[in-house]
Amino acid sequence: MKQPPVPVKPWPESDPAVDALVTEVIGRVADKWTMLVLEVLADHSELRFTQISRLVPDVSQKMLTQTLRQMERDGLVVRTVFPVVPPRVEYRLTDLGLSLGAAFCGVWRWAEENLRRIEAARAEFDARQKR
Amino acid sequence: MKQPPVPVKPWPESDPAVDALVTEVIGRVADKWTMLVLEVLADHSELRFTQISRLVPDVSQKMLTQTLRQMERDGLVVRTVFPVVPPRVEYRLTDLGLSLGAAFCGVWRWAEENLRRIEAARAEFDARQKR
DNA sequence: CAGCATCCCTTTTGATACTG
DNA sequence: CAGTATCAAAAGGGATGCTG
Repeated sequence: MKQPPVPVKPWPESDPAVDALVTEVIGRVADKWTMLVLEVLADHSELRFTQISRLVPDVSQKMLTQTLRQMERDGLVVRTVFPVVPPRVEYRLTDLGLSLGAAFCGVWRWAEENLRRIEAARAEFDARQKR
Repeated sequence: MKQPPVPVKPWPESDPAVDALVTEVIGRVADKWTMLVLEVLADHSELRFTQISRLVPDVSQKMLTQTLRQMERDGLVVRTVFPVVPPRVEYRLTDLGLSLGAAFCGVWRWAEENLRRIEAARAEFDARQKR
């Protein structure tokens, strides 16, 4: 049984150049803060800076700024500055960002569904290490 | 239009304790090397240490070891040591790991499909920064 | 409010050498 | 082969002060 029952990768990508690019993109997008920011923006449609910082636990303003800039650069997010005082800046997902959110949907569901299994696996692993 | 056309998060999780755990799990799993190792293991069913290091570009042996240990601890991977010399160690996904691979499938497809869009967005962003 | 800049410390990562 | 150990470099992250 060489092949898993469900194909986990849609098509076996063989072009090394494309593969390298995909790897690079995955490396960028598969980031803790990126995913968490993506999640809250996917849920709320548009948010201000401080709202995001409240919704994403433990993110520093430095990392949040950095993450949002990166996402903006990658075309995942649009940043709208309202010329008012005090300043008002809103973030919302682009279509591209929305599609990434949809792609990550399965991962969030997986995480929720398998919390217990993971905790159990860790406990067992740690117990085995002690012996 | 508050809600995006496609629900990106399956159900609006409100329990703060569960949410924190999900966040923690996402933070662990949404890791560059974890995703890349997951991908090659999903493709090959079982692999030896050096095979993985060849298939995952630019991973150091230290990071690979660390990632594999983490994945083993989380119950995503089984590590089989054959008591021969030279040593032979094989890695394969568990059912849990396989299900995570299936969940990530959409992300890989997304990355492949949107390479160009991301590159274009970056180019445009960088050009705008210069002005 | 939404940041950028700076300083400073901690964590992560990478390169190298060594071992059962 | 499949690691572990070690050290140096880089990235991450907090705190504070300052702007438009």
